[in-house]
Amino acid sequence: MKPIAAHNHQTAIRSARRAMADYETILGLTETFKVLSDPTRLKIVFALTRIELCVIDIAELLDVTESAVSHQLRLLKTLRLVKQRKEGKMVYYSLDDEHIEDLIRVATRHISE
Amino acid sequence: MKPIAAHNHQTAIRSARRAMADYETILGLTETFKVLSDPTRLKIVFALTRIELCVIDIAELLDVTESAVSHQLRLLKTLRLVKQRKEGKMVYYSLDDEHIEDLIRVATRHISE
DNA sequence: TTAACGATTGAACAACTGCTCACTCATTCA
DNA sequence: TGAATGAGTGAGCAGTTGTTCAATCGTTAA
Repeated sequence: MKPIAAHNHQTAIRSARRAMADYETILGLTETFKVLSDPTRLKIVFALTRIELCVIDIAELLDVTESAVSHQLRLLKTLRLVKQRKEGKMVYYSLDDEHIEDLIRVATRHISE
Repeated sequence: MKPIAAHNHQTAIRSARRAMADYETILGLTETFKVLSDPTRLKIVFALTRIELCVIDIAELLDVTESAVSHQLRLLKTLRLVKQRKEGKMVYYSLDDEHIEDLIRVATRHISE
């Protein structure tokens, strides 16, 4: 969508205001983007793209402590990006939402233009 | 893509490692997500969706100082999300990349599921 | 029951972020 | 030229974030 020039402040402001989302939507979107804006969390998401993993697997894969992984997984779970499945004392994590992979795809297109 | 269960650590780790992007790509993606993870910046992007605006317009629209807007615009420009067009002493900003609107669309789908 | 192991949690700390404030730069117009 | 206006900048500060560390919880196996 090609932006048009605004030679009148009020016209511009009104037009832009119509395009704005409500504040709650803005906050929801920023939360979604924020959760993907940390290398550790994004790596976790990548790792879970094809296979479900337990905390120790992820920690070994990313070379960070289990504690750090656990903290980040809680965040990812709260934001409903991952879901968990308990099996004995192991907890297996996997992606909860196929939209996330779409997001990564589109963002990849952006950075590789 | 449905994740498969991994009952063997090494198999799981190898499979996940193949899915991982290289670190440079990871960093590029997190930077893109990070720039969209602040309400002020996301509002600016929304405002520029339909019309190009100058700094004062954006500041009035979002009810923040021109300085704050200018700081954020610089970031958005560095990350190539917006571009500028100078006309006299005014500087008009507009979106630089149609992928950004796609990103917002996909993220909106995620939060409204 | 006890020991071991996977996972989780809370506090604390260092690093980062976004805003404000004061100032400067660039351009226009009287 | 000088004043006014739009825009950009750097330092400093308060709030936030991600990690570490130590401790705890839950489950399994000896």
